[in-house]
Amino acid sequence: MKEQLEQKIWQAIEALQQAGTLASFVIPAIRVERPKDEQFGEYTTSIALVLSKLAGKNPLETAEEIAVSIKKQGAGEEKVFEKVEVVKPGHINFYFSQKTLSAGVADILKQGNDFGQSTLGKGVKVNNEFISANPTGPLHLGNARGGFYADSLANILRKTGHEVVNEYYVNDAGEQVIKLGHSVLKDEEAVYGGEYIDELALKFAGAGDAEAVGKVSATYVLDEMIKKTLQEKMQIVFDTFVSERTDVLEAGYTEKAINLLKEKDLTLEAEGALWLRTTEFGDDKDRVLVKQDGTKTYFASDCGYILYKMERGFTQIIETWGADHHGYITRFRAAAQALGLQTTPRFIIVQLVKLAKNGVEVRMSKRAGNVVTIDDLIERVGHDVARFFFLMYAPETHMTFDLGLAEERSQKNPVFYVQYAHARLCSILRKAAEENLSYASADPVLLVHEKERMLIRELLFFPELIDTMAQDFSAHRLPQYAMRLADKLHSFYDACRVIDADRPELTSARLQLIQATRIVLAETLTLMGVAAPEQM
RNA sequence: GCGCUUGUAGCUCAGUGGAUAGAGCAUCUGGUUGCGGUCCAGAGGGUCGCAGGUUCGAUUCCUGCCAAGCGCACCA
Repeated sequence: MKEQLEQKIWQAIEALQQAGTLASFVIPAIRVERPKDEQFGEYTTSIALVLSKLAGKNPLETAEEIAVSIKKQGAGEEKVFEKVEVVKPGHINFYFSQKTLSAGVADILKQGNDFGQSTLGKGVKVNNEFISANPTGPLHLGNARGGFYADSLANILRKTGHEVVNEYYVNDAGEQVIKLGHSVLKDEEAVYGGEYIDELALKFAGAGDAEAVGKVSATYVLDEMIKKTLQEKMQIVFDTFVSERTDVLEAGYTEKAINLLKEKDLTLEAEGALWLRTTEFGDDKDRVLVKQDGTKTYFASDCGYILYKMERGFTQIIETWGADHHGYITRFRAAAQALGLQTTPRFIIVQLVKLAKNGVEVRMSKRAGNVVTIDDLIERVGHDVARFFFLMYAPETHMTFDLGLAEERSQKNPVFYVQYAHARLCSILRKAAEENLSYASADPVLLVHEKERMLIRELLFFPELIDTMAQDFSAHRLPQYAMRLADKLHSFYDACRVIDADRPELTSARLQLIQATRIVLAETLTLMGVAAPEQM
């Protein structure tokens, strides 16, 4: 609807130019937006202000001319907008017609859960790599934030027609596995500590040397700790776990990548090591692929891993990394470019998470009994709350997780506020069913109350929201939308009685609205990975 | 020292080259014992870190500075 409007405005300006009303100039990009304030209608554009200089006349006049031209265009056909209004400095505001609103409700009922789907990502094969924490210990809160965010993003991308592979890269080949072995053996080279190390020691301390112990421990950590947390606690489904050791190194990808880079003459030998000339791609120094002692670096593995991604035919690569790894981006990009990756990888850098309760930072310490792991946090606040909270904020903010609010089991907690709205919708529909009220053939044109209008227009913005999120990876808009939708619903509910025996036709129309709202709210929650309860 | 990220209401955070900068929590007021009141309506609260610049217009873009977080390995 937004694109169509932008198109219309463009045509209107062009028509004015042809008529000689406006000077001829190259028409700039037209941006239609949702106004800040509801009183300004459903859409607004400040194009007349932008044009005032090009057109050489005052913006208000230009706006008026554009508005008239648009109205002329729409003459005869069924009107999408009942009002096109020009205001103060030169804004043009558009208001949905009743027909648009009621047709929208009917459309939602017809499409059901498919409402909001698009073909934006048709033919795009996405490699969505996230978490990828080393198999040396349990997942922590930073992993939770990135994990939930990327998982929801995958849902959004799928809804917009992308083919998405959720991928976890397991660094099971490097030094850290041996360090884990030492830690389990509790010798002088131990680096990791904590309860889980004691648990591993009981099981594997007798498995051999540090390397052997490390190997079995890492396997156990991945299979029994990380994967269990992912599946049972976080409810994240990974399509594939790529092992650095078996899928990349042993499968020969690292070797292949190194050879390819040599062929391309992008490497150099110096100080007894083999380097990739990443400086050619914007890095401030070259990076080592093969060390003096002949072993390959982690960076070499990554080159192999990138090659492995390339061979699987992905046309878009998304990397969700913790902020503590952001320094590695330049190198990763350089490697991708050097290897000839067609698409530019997109990075979502997730800042670390702080915990606070009642405004006081909670220092994460196991001794104090504070939460540290994802398992702990989810046990404490529940899966839905954890997801909602981590999803609520843009990844680049240095967020503070509000434990006090998260633990609150009331309407103060936005998660319950939203879920309650869904339960309430279901409750009304249950009651309608009990009373054998059929609303299949109702006429949504009867929905003329101001609160109804506010609710419907919110529903109709859903498809645009989905596309926007898919384009700029802003999954954090999902919880915000859910809160706003719940808000509009409650407000409507308070003002309008749905089931009213004296007005059967209005009842039917409102039941349709209830059903439409339930569909959109449930879909929003589903995209977030949060439960949409029928009762609470 | 260099790099990345952040700085918006008391707190946690949205948002934007244009119309009076928004939400949740907290505070205060009013409504509502009703299709589930886990509700609704409203109020107060802001120099959008600071200083310049670009622009008809900057909280938004650019530069500098200040503050916070995180990085700066032939570790992974």
